[in-house]
Amino acid sequence: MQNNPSLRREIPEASLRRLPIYYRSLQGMVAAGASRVSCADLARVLGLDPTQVRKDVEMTGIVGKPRVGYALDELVRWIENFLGWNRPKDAVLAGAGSLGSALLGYERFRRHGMQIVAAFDTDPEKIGQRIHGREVQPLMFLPDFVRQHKTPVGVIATPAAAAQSVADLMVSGGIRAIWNFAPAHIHLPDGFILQNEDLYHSLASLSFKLEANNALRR
Amino acid sequence: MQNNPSLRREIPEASLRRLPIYYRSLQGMVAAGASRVSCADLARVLGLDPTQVRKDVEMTGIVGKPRVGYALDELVRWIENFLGWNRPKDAVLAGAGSLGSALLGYERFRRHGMQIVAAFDTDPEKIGQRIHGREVQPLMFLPDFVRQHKTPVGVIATPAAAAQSVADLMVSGGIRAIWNFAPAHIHLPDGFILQNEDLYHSLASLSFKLEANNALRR
DNA sequence: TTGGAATCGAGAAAGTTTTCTCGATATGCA
DNA sequence: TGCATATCGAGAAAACTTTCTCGATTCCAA
Ligand SMILES: NC(=O)c1ccc[n+]([C@@H]2O[C@H](COP(=O)([O-])OP(=O)(O)OC[C@H]3O[C@@H](n4cnc5c(N)ncnc54)[C@H](O)[C@@H]3O)[C@@H](O)[C@H]2O)c1
Ligand SMILES: NC(=O)c1ccc[n+]([C@@H]2O[C@H](COP(=O)([O-])OP(=O)(O)OC[C@H]3O[C@@H](n4cnc5c(N)ncnc54)[C@H](O)[C@@H]3O)[C@@H](O)[C@H]2O)c1
Repeated sequence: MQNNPSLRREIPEASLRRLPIYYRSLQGMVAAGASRVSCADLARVLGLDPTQVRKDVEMTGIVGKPRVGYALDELVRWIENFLGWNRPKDAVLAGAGSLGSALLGYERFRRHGMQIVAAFDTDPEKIGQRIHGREVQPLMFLPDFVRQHKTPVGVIATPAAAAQSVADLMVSGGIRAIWNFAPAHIHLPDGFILQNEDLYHSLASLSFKLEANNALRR
Repeated sequence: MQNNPSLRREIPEASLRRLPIYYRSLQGMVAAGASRVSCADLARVLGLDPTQVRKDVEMTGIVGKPRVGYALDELVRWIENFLGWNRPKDAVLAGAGSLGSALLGYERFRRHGMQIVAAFDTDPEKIGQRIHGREVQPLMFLPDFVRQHKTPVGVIATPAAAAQSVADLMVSGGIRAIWNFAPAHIHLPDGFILQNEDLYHSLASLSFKLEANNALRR
């Protein structure tokens, strides 16, 4: 089994977003003691279309056996490797507020490709505090830290108004990808990776569907 | 101007998810003192395709004027109304841990269609504590609370292992929509609305792109 | 008043994703 | 051993989304 990262080609964003769901289900199956799994099994458990699951799994390049499916542990490791989740990247956090603290305390990120190694803030009250084992540092130290440690990822959990300037600071230090939790539109130079975590998307979807649902009930 | 919710038909999920982005930009323009806006303006600011913006805006049913665009304040209110963001729905929270506390403290939800009115937990240490002005109640009180207040939304911020049972409890009380932050696959009966907030999607996307990017640089 | 430019609105085209269909293959059972 | 069946893999079809194109409308400036 070799899963060569450089062979990875185009994969639909939609497939990429479903892989973690499969991964989680598969881990549950491992815990339950199973040793093999087919795409049909996965589809059944998750209520998805079996063909879609197969197409997604095929994307990762793993080959299965007809009539059998895949070796469960191999598939799990294959997906980990495909996503890079077995090679955690360092990240710095900007904004050690309530959301930032929750993120700092969330150990599981490490098993999913990322570990927050340092936290930065502008608030003198925050600076010097230890949050989940990491001391909050002044924001102005961020670029040097990133440069010295070659940190690839920056997490933004500051107020929206500060998001763009914090992003610029991260870029100046050599960050390559930004995970943004602030409800702000951030512009990055070409070639940088931006992942917005926008709760308002969900809120819009929830609210809209709830009202549509209301309308039906009348 | 009438924006009749019952007239709302099919709207692509993708469009629905972009509306909050437009909404946020539009608010920025209001703050900057503008009074009219065209789809082309929005597209320019956000780096999107103008036709896509127009299609999305059209979805909401608002009609604009050629050569002029839309009255900015009207468009903002139109989107609010379309999404139901001007009619906040009550929500209960299960799991008052670090993420749950952050959510409880996040006042802005109210301006986006949702307010968390009560929090529930199973931990005796947590129960009775006040978090951001709301007293944490025993989880077993949740169904009665939901029934009495006709609360439409439940937010799950418990560990993944508890997510399904908490969801069942919410459904038993009459919840109609669930916003799930736990990394768990939840099954709800037909007709119920489920919105998963899955950070692992982002993590997968970030991690994968970062590695692809690495490969390029070599 | 008239011509030019910007924009909306709508239909067509292109591209993408999902679903369908079918042949090949491995397994288990008679 | 041979047959029925579950599954993979791959290509085709269908559905959906995004992008293109163009006519109609309105505004602005000459
Ligand atoms: N709390 C939530 O549940 C939640 C949910 C969704 C989105 N968000 C978003 O996440 C962000 C943080 O939310 P929060 O609730 O943690 O807010 P918060 O006020 O608790 O924390 C913000 C932190 O950022 C720090 N900060 C301010 N300016 C900064 C700068 N220029 N550089 C570095 N740090 C700076 C502040 O000192 C503070 O510690 C906000 O943009 C918010 O909209 C929060
Ligand atoms: N902290 C983060 O940044 C983060 C990020 C993404 C996802 N999550 C997910 O959100 C959930 C909560 O995370 P957290 O960091 O706040 O964890 P946490 O341990 O701080 O909080 C969990 C809370 O849920 C309570 N709880 C346990 N079982 C319960 C039950 N059956 N009913 C009601 N409450 C119950 C616990 O007492 C605790 O207060 C987890 O599923 C986690 O995976 C957290």
